[in-house]
Amino acid sequence: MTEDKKISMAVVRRLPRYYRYLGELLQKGVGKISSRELSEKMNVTASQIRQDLNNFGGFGQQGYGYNVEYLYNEIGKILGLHQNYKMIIVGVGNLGQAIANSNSFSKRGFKLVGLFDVNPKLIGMSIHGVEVMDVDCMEQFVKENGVDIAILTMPKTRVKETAENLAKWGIKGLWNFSPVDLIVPDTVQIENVHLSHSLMTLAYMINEAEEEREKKNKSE
Amino acid sequence: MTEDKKISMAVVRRLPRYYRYLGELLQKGVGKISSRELSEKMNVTASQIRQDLNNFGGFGQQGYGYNVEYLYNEIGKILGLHQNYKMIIVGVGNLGQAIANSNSFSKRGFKLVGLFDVNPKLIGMSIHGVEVMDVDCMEQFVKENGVDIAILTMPKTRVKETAENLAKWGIKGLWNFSPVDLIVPDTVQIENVHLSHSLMTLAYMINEAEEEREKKNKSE
DNA sequence: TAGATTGTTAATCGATTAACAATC
DNA sequence: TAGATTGTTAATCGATTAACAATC
Repeated sequence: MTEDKKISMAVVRRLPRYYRYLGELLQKGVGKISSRELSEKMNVTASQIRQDLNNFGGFGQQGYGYNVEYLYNEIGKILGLHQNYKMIIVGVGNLGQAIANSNSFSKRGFKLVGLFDVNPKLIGMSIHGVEVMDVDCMEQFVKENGVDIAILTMPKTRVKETAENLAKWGIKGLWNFSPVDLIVPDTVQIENVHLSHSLMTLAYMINEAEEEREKKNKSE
Repeated sequence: MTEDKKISMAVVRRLPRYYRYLGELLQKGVGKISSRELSEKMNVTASQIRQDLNNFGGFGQQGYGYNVEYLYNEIGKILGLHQNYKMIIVGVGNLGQAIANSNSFSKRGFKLVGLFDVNPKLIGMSIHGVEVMDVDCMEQFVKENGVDIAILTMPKTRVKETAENLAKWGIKGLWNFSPVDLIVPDTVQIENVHLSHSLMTLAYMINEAEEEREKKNKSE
């Protein structure tokens, strides 16, 4: 019956950043921190930090601040990093390989268990001890191994169909790198990484800044 | 004296998505579209589309809608895609190579002109006709070639220093893939791609959805 | 002209910031 | 106890949605 208010994604997307900063503090041996100190480091308001955290409960102590290690772990729990996730990569091109080779994810419970591609030249290869398999074997593999997350780094032409299949086979999350908006049942969560959007935004910012400078010069 | 109101990043970050959808319509040969039709395709409100576009001017016609090709081109201009950008990649590991090999950027005026690494094994190699050079040559290269954008795909230990140097050498934009928040003069624009944040957010959503389902089951 | 749809103003909603009482 | 800082409510700000007059 605990009627908890829905937490906004704006808040959720700030948590990993808090987590990163707290992790760094922890490594430096910092034991406690106040919302004000953290806000100065992170360039946000102390008020926002306190509001954000209090969505999930009171992690601090009045007059003292927050225990770094405790808060770090609690945010980790909120983000679901205390659990393990079995991941597969679908599409072992450059980007797929780049992600497969990045070991920073496995550190946090994201375990790569399979790689899939259509290219016979890649099938049978091994990256970081994980085998590249034929996509035709994917259904069986996903079902037998209880794969949680599929990383979609394949050509966009086949993404839609693949996503729909993976949803049917019980996948819980899709990390989509294709410039496509996927529609799946609400049993499947989607996180898009649209690199081209990101680059276009940078282009906008560059132009905007330049115009701003020109205008300023003119007015002088 | 045209006192133009500052456009929020929330709006700007929606533009690439409009641009993508309009590009697809254009390819399909669709000539015109109303804000309502587009809103249904994109799953946003028609009101938002009209508001967003009117930040930059009136691109439509009452009683008719928007000319797809015209609007596509106008958004392209707003995003700065009519210009060309010289880009370098700093750090030619897996991710750097993946981006270097992606030809989708060059199509839109983002031209890769140089690759840089510290690894002697990579230096001298060529990817897509672009040579991998020693980072020691980067200052000269950036200054002589008027490089606009640097893509930072290097280990995070050296990112801070590199970003500061690139800022000094006149770079206009940094596309940062390191889990680091960079501080640079306001002549340099930064766009961060924090893949680990993205994956953590997905983990949160998976857990959240699962809890939601459990709660629902219990209450039945 | 009648119908459609924009551009734009007004209303609503949500997110951020400020303030301060509670409390360590 | 006095000082510090949280947790939380209230005020502000900004973004989204609704409504409709303008106009093609």
